[in-house]
Amino acid sequence: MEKFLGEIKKVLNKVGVSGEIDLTTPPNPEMGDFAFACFNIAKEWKMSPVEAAKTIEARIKNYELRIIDRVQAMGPYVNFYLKASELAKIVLGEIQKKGKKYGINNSGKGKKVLIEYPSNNTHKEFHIGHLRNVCIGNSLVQLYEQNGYKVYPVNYLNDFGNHVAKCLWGLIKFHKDEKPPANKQKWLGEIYAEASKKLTEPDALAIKTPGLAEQVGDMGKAEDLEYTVQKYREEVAEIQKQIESQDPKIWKVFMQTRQWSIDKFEEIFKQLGVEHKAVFYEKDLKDKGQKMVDDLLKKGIAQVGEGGAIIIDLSEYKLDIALLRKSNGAGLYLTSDLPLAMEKFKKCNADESIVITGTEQNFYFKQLYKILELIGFNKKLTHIGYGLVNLKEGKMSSRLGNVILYEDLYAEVFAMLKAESVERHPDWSEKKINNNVSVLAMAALKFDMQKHEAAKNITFDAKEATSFEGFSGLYVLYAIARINSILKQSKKSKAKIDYNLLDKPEEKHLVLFLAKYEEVVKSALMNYNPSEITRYSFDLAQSFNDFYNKHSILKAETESLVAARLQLVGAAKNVLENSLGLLTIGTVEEM
RNA sequence: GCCCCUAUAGUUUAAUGGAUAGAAUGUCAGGCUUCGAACCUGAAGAUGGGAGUUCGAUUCUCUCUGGGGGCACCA
Repeated sequence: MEKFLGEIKKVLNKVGVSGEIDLTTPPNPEMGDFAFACFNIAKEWKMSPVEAAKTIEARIKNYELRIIDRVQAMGPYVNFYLKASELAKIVLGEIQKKGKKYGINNSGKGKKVLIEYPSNNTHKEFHIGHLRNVCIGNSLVQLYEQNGYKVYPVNYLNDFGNHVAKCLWGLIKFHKDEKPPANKQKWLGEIYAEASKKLTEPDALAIKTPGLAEQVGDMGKAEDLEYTVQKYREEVAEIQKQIESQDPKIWKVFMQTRQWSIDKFEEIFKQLGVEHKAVFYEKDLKDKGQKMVDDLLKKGIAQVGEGGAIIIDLSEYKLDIALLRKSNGAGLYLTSDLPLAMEKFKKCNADESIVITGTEQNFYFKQLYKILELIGFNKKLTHIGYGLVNLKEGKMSSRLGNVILYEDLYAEVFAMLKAESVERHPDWSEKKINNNVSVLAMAALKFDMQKHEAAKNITFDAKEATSFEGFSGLYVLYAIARINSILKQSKKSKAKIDYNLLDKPEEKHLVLFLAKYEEVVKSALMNYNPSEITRYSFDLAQSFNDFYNKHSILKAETESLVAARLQLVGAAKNVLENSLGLLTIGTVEEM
């Protein structure tokens, strides 16, 4: 693609256009492949944009042009039409030569980057919001890695916070004698949700429980309720203290439940294709963090605030006040995040550290990075916030009991696709169906999670995510399966490819699209936005389907045309697979 | 109350300040004796209100309205 743009820019330079040249794509292919807008040059030349366009057109006619078929002024634009044969020859040749490496570059050679994700909590559920985090993280890892960076994917498990104390409190108080079910991690998540509910404000409780609604009006009863919540909270605080001091009363059950969570997460990560180079645990960082807080206090960067809590005043940077330590001495997220930043670089020496979390933590990360800056930590730190996964009914909330767990969604999608597959392929073995469907289900989910810009909230619609028509991973996989089928039925031809034969509009459009891939990869990396790849792979599949429906490949008029078209669809398959590869989506031979 | 993000067809969404605002889905009308119909073709359908900057604004600025998030003992 750069080759063509460079060629056009060179020509424009020759006819007197200097400086930065921006080329755009005309709104429709009949108007050319690339366009140069003449508004700025017109000002420079002191004529109207229409006149400038005409002048450029007239001047270009004097030059010999290699890849440009013709040039035409249209209003204030100069439109360039590329030679379809030259285009096809260069693009398809390059794809054939580079194969799996087509589209990527070496921009990251020698550079190292840490990517931390999904940094979830033990003792909690793994829901589809976490799934989105993993999908975005996976794709960023691929984007960096394939472009030559040395990548260290790492995880930070929050196994030591207040949520653990809540969960263990719920476990001990209400489920002590129960036998854990098979899915222990999910069970802990449920207990955590239940415990959170019991610890909420009394009026919130009353709204949830109709029977209590009347009691709120009764002052005496409401006070009782408040007393209970107060008592519950004290018990949780006590448990948290026990955990932090490694009290043998709680340590065994803490370590055991923690391990249940970790085991399950690892199972999920394996299924999703996540490979962490290192995992950090809050448990191991808390003490270091507390020492850092002491140090900050000594240096006068931090201060003692209300009730004896340790704070740091960032209001001169418009970042309010950050809390480093609770008044009862217990740590918070921030307490452990300070040493985490350093430990990460100690373990994996990198030039940049990227952390992926929900956008609700944007402000928190600004505070964290400012504090690290104040203590002289000068590594490049980047926070990528991804939008919430909401449901059609509203926000996911464990308290309201409308959280969609990743495992449940996967099972549902798998079952649906399996039913469809069995119907389509009655001759396939159970094993073949299962293998195939597991790839399809993963493709559908990963694609769906990356359809929209990472920073934007998405509304998850189970019906749409499981319909698999249109803008979906299965659409792309289906295009690939079609190409596979064609390639399988084709005969090997030794004829030299005649690129002049690929002159139909759909063919040229497809080739142009294939050429665009390099730009898309670059842009997705620059914007930390895998959804650009997702959209591209769909558009490319669509471009192929359009061509496929209008022109026959195996039954084309001549043998050399068959060969040329096979080359074209082979290239399309190659690029489709490459783009899905960046999204860590696998493909199937047939479906 | 203060701060940040956001507003595009019925719905989910795309568009470095540039040409006729691009898709998907849903609706309606069509297409398999033809390389795989999980596909394709066609139709109707959108920039929240107001002001400003500009030759030109979905894009930049201000304002109003609506939505989301954050703001010291949550993570």
